[in-house]
Amino acid sequence: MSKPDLLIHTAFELFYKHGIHAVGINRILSETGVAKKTLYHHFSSKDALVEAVLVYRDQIFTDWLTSRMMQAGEGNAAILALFDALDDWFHDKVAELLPFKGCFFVKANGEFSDHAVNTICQKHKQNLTTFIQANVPRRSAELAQSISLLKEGAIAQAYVAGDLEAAKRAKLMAASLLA
Amino acid sequence: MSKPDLLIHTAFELFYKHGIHAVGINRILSETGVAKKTLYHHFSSKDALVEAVLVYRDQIFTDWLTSRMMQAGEGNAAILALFDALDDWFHDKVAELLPFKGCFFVKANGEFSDHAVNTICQKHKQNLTTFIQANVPRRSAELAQSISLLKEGAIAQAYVAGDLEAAKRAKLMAASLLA
DNA sequence: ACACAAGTAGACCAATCTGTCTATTCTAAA
DNA sequence: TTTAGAATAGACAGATTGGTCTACTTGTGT
Repeated sequence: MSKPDLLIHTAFELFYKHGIHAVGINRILSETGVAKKTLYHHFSSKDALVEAVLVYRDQIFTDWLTSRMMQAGEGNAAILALFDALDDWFHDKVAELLPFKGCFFVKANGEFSDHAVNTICQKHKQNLTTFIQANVPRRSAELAQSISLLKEGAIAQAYVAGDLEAAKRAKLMAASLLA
Repeated sequence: MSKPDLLIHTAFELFYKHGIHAVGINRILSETGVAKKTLYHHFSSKDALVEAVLVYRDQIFTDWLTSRMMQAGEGNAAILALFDALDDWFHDKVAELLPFKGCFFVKANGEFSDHAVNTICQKHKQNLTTFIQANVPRRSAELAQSISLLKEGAIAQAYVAGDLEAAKRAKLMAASLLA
């Protein structure tokens, strides 16, 4: 793995677990064994690394979720598959997403205000809602927002309250919404 | 206002807006005009202050939400009132909660792991779910979890995606759930 | 063989972090 | 009026922060 990739990968693990402000550059360096000069050769600042980590996670997560949805077909089947995918995630059955610790974008967004991070997080959510919209009856924007709401609710409920069955509940509500 | 209350109140404002790790003790001190010695006279550490802030917000928020619910009656009426209350919150019509910036407990929880903060946040959510359960048909725990999920989803969606009408959507889904 | 980019270790910097401490003043109750 | 607790300003300590820099060693493509 190239040094930049290694830094991004390790930084994500640490940020996801402990929070972004709680993890210093020196910790990322010592965990990776990479020299400080090398980090600043590839990233102009910690902020730049943070943004690269968000882009990295966005790609991994979006690719995983959309492929799980498309794999199940189109339309309602894809929407229902979304919640099956979440259920697998909550129960740590998705190796590529790492052990479930909530939504990285929600967490990252909460640590900043009026910052590039907020824009990236908002865009990530918007992209997913757009993808959902393409699979919803009448391509209704309203319906897509409601499905997104159920998705966010399931993630938050699973993480903060420890309700690992939240995705199953959300799926039932989604099904009744689509009917 | 007593010094401890002033510290807690100001710390909450700063933590809520910028995140907990992003706000240092010195900033809280300079914004309040309180001396450092005084802070450490009342709170043994920053962690102790953080916990006091969480307890403070828990009280404000829970009192507000439960009174809004009870004010509307009992049972289904109370549940529907919950979403009306959220709608007011999102649109900054509730002065005592300060300008809406998402759920403080979700944000705080995301900044720590294996920490007293996580326990407090989880307990806060549990207490609200218990209150919801008392107003749900058959006092069903399942149903209460689903309502909580809708509540969390609405807050996350309103904050991260900027969908200020999320509470209205959640209310519709809740109504169909209660029918 | 040569050149150039990518890597190394780690000293160093200024700023900031939490937390301690001294020395002094204010305030309210006994 | 005395006395104790709560408050003040701010110097100080030690650790850590993000970031720079020098001097040196790799590895790769031409």
